[in-house]
Amino acid sequence: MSAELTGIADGEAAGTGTLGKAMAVLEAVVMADGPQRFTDILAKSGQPRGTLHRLLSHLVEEGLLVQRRDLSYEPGLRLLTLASRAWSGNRFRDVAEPHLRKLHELTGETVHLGILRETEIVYVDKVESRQTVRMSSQIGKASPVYCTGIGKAALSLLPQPELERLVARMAFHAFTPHTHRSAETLLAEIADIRRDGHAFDREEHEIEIRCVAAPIRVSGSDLTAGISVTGPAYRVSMEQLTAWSGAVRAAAAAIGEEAAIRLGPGRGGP
Amino acid sequence: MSAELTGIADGEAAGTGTLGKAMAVLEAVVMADGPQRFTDILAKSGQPRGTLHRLLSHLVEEGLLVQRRDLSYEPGLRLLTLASRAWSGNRFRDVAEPHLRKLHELTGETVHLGILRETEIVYVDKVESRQTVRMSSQIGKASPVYCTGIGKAALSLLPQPELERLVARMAFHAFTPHTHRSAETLLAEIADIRRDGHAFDREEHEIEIRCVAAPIRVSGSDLTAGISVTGPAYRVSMEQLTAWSGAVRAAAAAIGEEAAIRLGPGRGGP
DNA sequence: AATCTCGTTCCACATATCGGAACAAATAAG
DNA sequence: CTTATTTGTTCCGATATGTGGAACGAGATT
Repeated sequence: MSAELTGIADGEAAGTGTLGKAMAVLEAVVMADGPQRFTDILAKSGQPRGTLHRLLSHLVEEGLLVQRRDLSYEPGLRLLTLASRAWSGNRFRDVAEPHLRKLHELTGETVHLGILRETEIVYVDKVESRQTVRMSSQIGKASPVYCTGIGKAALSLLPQPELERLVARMAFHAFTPHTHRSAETLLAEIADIRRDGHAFDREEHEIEIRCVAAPIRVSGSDLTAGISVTGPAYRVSMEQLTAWSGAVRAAAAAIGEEAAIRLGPGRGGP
Repeated sequence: MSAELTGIADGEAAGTGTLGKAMAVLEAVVMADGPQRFTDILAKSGQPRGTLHRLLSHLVEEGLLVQRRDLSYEPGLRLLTLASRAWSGNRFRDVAEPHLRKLHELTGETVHLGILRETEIVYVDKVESRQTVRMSSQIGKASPVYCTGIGKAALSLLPQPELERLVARMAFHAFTPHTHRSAETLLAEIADIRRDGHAFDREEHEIEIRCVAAPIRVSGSDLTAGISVTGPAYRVSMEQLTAWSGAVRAAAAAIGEEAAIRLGPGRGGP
């Protein structure tokens, strides 16, 4: 989780000028688990005191952060408002939704839609069995590519150079005993995925959780995405997942084609 | 330094330095109804060409915007990720949720939780009858205070000077024939709301939609919020709403007290 | 009272931003 | 086919803007 500090090799994680710094500070606060005091942020961000203070002031003035009575900082409501528009105006999710639903009816398990961003998969929609009213808890959540079905599926669509560029930037964290630990094993599996057209998550991100995923390519757009059917290991065997793989691939293909048509004029992927 | 700039007469968001400009541009794109081309944004933002171009580049580099093949700009996924954290880490919503649910069970109608931000109400949670899986469509949505039950209820908690400062900045847009058109009528109703402890929306925002709302004050925090029970006019009469008002006030009070206790150590309202 | 920690403010300095203007590439018009 | 227009990108000197070390003061701690 603190692999971001590694800017060394890459050299450009440092943030684009002023805006980059502001966003880094914002992220430090938002990604933290509770209200952050000035000193907390000071340590995480590494910015000098004066600079950080002004940065925070600006973020508060913009409504991106809120300062509480005890002077600590929290995420501001403006983030929600911006994201709300970003999400509801997203045509790609709109196109995919009926397909997700169909897949859920077929399998009875949770279905995810995710989009590739850099070295992560961002979940954009979810259809689940027990309809918790919650904002699907995971919408907007970003998970590493190398340990998720959708992630590996999406990677399989990338041209090899691009793939290798991304893989080089990954820090393989072992979430479970089955998580990929090296670029080699990951790249090997990607080759298989290219052949099969679908990917599995064999309890690589969370123990007892499996999934089968298929990549989505939208011709004419450069967005790379994927869908998956996820379930607990005790209920869904690998055989079961394999049996579903055809339906998942078909749904992914359908979404890709439909999106290619309807994404032109309207608002497209994220 | 910005105290005098942000304070009084100016209704324009002058934009706090560089970050302010960047956010203004971001908002212009995000709030638009589709992908925005350079020229579109140029017109809306009023920034000079060179400046705008650099601003957009930075926003894209930060993942806040995405540039499509046809060079037009769209909201980026990073917004979703940030908001996801901002929402799920929000303790206030967490505290309120069971009360919303109870209110829903009692009334059978949709229940909203909203927080006051400047001159708008931002919806933070929602419990509705037909559990659409969707990210409650309205979470994060911002509506004007003067035409929503929660908005008017929240206003009723403000000290008079603060209230007048806000009212002075409102542009009364007539969404329906029943929408407040002037500060006078609004302020008059606020006085009533202070007396009654609850507010109604008499089809002021959307025709055929009514609600009863109560304000939430959290002692020790400076957040002002409210909850409401909303329903279609054909199903919920004003008498019905009045009958529910006691329960709504009670729920609001309970949320306020509980939040005051549990908001200290954890992450509070955004 | 003395010390420490934390947040805020100040100000000389440097640099990132600014924005007009030139440029290139499409698209439309003549 | 040539000329005009629109659209996006790049350049660069001037300067506004952000930078960050240091001083300040309010609370908490001893």
